[in-house]
Amino acid sequence: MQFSKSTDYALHALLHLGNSERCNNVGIKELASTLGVSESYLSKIMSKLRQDGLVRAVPGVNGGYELSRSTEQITFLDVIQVIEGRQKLFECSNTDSQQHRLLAEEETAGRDQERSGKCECLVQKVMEGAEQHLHQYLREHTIQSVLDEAFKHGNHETNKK
Amino acid sequence: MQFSKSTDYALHALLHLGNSERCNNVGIKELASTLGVSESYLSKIMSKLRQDGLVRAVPGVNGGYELSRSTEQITFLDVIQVIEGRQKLFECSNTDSQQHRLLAEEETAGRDQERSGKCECLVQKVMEGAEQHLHQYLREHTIQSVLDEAFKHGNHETNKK
DNA sequence: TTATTATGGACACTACAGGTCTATAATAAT
DNA sequence: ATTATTATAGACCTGTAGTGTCCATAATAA
Repeated sequence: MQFSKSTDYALHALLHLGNSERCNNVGIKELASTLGVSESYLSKIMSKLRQDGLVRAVPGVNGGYELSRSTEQITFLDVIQVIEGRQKLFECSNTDSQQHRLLAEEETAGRDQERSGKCECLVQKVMEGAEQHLHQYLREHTIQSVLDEAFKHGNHETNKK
Repeated sequence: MQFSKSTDYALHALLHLGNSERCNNVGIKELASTLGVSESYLSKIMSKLRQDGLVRAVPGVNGGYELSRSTEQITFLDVIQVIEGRQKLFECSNTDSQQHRLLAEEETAGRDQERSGKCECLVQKVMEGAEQHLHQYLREHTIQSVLDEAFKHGNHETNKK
């Protein structure tokens, strides 16, 4: 259970864009060399970020990528969900087993049965709680918050050239 | 990014053991049929749980598995770490890239340099925070807490026979 | 001694992460 | 218009981890 390298690259790429001068898009060459990763692979990741609306891209001479929202509006959760997908952290298999008949909440068979169509396992319930906590934390951390932290510690090297 | 099926099976198996009569170990046959999974695969998982000290196993006639601690002392985190391993949720690659020289905390190069040998990236820092939060939540939920919840909802079917 | 049960190793299959390469499309500069 | 540049999409490859089966062996109780 680990986040993929792609998530790593995506986060660092967005940080680089966020740290760059506004209205000055940066190409895949610069991005790749800064992160220490191949252009071909990184461009795959950037495409994904574009498809989900986190960055804009313009081809052609002096083209490149730029953030499509402000750095405060791009959370860690956004980035992670784009790269890792939005499936649940945990899903029971064998939901028709004897275990699940025991552990599923009985009241869903009661009057508010139609509220949630599926009969939820208590294990699943705990894990969904975990996921919600995790998401909340990741929503509270943005590209900007990391940049703030970096500047606070005295790394004042912006990318102006 | 998902927990494996093995973790699913392990959690449900331990719940079954926890719900069973004390001092009465249950065999792989019963366990597997209750969970709706093959005996061969489940036994692999049970072995892992045994190696890490969560259950005891006795071979031979009327053998089987039993919890080696009380249900309050087995947390979700315990189970997950046995099955998924104990690697970090996130680890930066290319820690020698230009990005990391920018994002690593400068003060670690200061007087307390030897406190933590490695120069930590701020992205990594955020993700470790996330992991800590997740772990804390998972530590607060135990086999017993799920059983309590189940009984509260009126599933009073214990496994006495 | 025997039947039963867990254990460990070998093996197979599949999916996916990680990565490269090439052809194509879009854009700006000339 | 042409050309150089840059992003995009697709095909393709590789290794590894998850999921699972099967069999031989060891340990134990009856």
